[in-house]
Amino acid sequence: MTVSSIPYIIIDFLKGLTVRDKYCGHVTTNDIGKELSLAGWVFRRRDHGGLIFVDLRDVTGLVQVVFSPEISKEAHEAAGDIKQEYVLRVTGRVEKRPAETENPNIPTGEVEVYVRSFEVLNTCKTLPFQLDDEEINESIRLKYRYLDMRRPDVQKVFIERSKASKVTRDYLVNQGFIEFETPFLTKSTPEGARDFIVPSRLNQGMFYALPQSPQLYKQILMMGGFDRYFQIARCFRDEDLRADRQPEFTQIDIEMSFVDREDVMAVSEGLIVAIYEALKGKKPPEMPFPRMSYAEAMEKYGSDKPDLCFDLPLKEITDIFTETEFGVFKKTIEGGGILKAMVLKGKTLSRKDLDDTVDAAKEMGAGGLIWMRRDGDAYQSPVAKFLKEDEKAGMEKALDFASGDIVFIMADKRDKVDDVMGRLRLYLGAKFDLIDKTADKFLWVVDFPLLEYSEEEKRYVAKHHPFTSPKESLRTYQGDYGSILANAYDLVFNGVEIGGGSIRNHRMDDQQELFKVINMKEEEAADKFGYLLEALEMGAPPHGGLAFGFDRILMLFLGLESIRDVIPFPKTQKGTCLLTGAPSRIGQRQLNELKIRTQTESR
RNA sequence: GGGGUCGUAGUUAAGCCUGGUUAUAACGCCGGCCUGUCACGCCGGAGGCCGCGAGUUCAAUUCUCGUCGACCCCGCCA
Repeated sequence: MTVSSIPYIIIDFLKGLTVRDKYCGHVTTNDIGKELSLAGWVFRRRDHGGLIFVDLRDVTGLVQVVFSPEISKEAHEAAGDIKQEYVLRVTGRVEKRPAETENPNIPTGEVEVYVRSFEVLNTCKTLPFQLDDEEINESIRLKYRYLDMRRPDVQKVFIERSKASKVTRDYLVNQGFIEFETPFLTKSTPEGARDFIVPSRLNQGMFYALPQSPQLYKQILMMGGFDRYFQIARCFRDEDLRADRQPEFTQIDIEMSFVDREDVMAVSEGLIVAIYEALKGKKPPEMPFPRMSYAEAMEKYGSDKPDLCFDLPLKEITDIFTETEFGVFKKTIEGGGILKAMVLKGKTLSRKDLDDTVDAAKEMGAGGLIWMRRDGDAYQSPVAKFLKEDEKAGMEKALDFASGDIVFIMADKRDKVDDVMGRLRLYLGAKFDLIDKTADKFLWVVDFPLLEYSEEEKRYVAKHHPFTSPKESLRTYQGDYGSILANAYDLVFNGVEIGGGSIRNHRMDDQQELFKVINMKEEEAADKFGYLLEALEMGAPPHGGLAFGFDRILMLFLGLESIRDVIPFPKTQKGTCLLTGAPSRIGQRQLNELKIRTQTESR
């Protein structure tokens, strides 16, 4: 652990305070000769018998304090009992360290404090883990999060988080945004993620829902005339967790009136650049952020959030094989399916690598995956014998398929091919080290479809959310609802979606039409969103916005691998808090008050 | 809901595949020594229901099944 790694300078806030005069990390050569009181935790103690050294640590860093019998016999004697993480207040004179005993590795390494007197403000039991051990199991770190947080590297993350919040507020307030707090106790909505539910005591049998996002409130604020809204908003979704997903998380939520897509994207991009600069100390490499249509992203990368840190595009080669004699290709094409290929250039793959890749594709849902290796004019492949000369020539031209390259081909329905090949692309990128880990690739993905057909529910559902406006009016639209585009946009960073938004429907008839198309009955729409529809009829301005995943942005910009690393008190994958033990059973009295009976009680 | 990895002193790991001795090491902890260390050093010591429960076996940390917990992924996450 590098104690000196906190770059965040806290100015001297301690003037006039009585317990201590300075932060530990702020003692400098300017203090030499001064008598100071310091307070902090005992990071390490080095007892030489005649002389005891203690590294005293606070949020700013550490300073060496010396207990010497020549300064105070009492203090030196009492210091024999000091242990790790005791909380001390020491008073003594700052001196320059004797020659040859400076420590150039810490900022305070030129000075030390000779303790005249000290008091133990608190003791500390034997620690469950050593604070300077970097390999500690995460569950123990989370159970003792307060100890984990004493580690400078962990403190640094939350200091950076605070900095990012401030940058966000400063930037948006300077752009005329007004900060709001919207309710946590809200109304359950049918679309989208599963809600966290809160029982209402005053209205028995009724439930609040915690907000999945402040979506409707922020739209209502636009209808309230506030013009530009933002909130650093906690959101709740009762879905399964992942490395980058927590049940409660924070969004930077933005909404603006009288804007089009370009206006929202411009403000948002400015905000992201500001946060990036604050955390990374430099501007993003590419500005303005490049853009790609959803259609192109799916076509070339099989993903709506393509990772551009490596190339490896997908190419459709259905045309080359229209006359093929290879059964699988032939059958696929006849059945309306397609072929897509990825060429891995200049990599030597073992037979095992190839087999592993095929297995990986199958696990991702492919029926199979064909590989071909070109050695000069010879083709090595399980399907080599079916290949015609013009097909080889066609691939070589279309794919730039050169000697030594390997091509992977998948044949299936378009959606399936895009999905599997898109994921296989990421697999190959990771497995064969194609990803430029130093690259920071922002990308706006635009022109999403408004709707997608849900096989499960046998109806169209909103791809973004059901308040998103289409690029052309649904009321006059004729034809396939699956192909109508939305005024929606996502911001992608290194293959991860960090934010998304849309221009909303601001007229009641448009919104009602959308509800109709997604098969929401009028009564249901009125029941769930009646207040919105009514508000839309009372002079709602055109408006739109977006939301960024604040935790996710921090995780990515700080180069961390888990969203839990940027959340002070995160939940485990099963949604529990190891520190507090939440969730827990509640007492019968509480249940009675709520008129709730649980099914698993008796056991 | 499904697939996978892991679980051994306080901590981090080894041992387990190939069952059998006192379960090993480092850090931490306890006691002693040490006036220039900063991952201080030296000497000595304590510390284990091998996650839990069944099964197989003469014998299980080791093999099998179940279960609990942590993590990763699929589904899910408008």
